[in-house]
Amino acid sequence: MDKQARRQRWFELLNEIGIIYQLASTEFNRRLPDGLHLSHFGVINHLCRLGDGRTPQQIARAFQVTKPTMTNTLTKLSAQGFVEIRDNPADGRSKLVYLTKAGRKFREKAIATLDPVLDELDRALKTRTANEPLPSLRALREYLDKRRDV
Amino acid sequence: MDKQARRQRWFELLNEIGIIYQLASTEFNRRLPDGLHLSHFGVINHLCRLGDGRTPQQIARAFQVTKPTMTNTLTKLSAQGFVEIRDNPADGRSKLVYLTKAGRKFREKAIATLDPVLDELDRALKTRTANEPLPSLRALREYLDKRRDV
DNA sequence: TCTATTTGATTAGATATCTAACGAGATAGT
DNA sequence: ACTATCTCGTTAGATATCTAATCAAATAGA
Repeated sequence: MDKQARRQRWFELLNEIGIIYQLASTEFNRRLPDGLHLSHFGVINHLCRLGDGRTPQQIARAFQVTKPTMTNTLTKLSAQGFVEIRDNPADGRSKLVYLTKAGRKFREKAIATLDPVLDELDRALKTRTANEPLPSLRALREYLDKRRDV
Repeated sequence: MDKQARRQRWFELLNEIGIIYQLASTEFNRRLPDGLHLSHFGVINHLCRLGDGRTPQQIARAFQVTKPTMTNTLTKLSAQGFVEIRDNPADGRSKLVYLTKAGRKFREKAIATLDPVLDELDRALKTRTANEPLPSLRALREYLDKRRDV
């Protein structure tokens, strides 16, 4: 395979990824309760799985979005009563984000609406379809992640 | 593997895809000339590879975005002189989108700035990383695509 | 033929995201 | 101890996207 063909392969890979992202996120957004977006679920899910009490900056970095974007997302989540934003006792500039009971309940509900889609995928496609790409995609993600810090 | 574990796998797959999309599109957007977005490049590239003279609706469907979104994108591209939007002689409601010379030139330039990233990926990661996931991702994309029309 | 429905593009208004710039607090160098 | 620089969150303004509604043209049914 020559240089041009290899470029073509990588482009195709990223292209497929873009299309799948577009289709899947549209579907997920449609299923989330009114006014709530995948980005909101993402933050709640993140805090629930990895533990809350993190700073907005840390969360922004985890999702690779800018600080103002995370300010916006957290403001919405706070207005909905899904998170509580407290001052960081260790640093006067900073805040700490905590999940509320309502926030955890929202996550459970959201997952309950997403599970049917995952089950459907599992019924429609071979399990191999889920397993096979994972190692490569992880490697790619890790590389892009590291690369960004440079 | 039980039901819950399989769900977990599918979720993880979509999660990796989301993160990679986020990282890659940010990188691509940064490299595109001022004021131009991946969505703009996408449309130009689409018209160049598959032929121009398509309707806005057709293009919108190809990218799975809404009609107003495509109206917006095409208006920007037209203002930049990258496409020409003519009336559709076969249907008075419709338009046809054509590439201009400047549009094709923009595509070449954009590709020239993206190629180094693809080359870098190819150097940093094994070729298998690009090839291995493709068949599964294509299957997944095709399924989601078909599913949407329902 | 005439009317009702469907379809293509647009407009209007909302929201999520971005970059640039700011103010307050932390940190480092002298 | 003081000042300069850096870091954190936010504000301001721009843009890309979405949904809902509108208008015009095409199509189907009586």
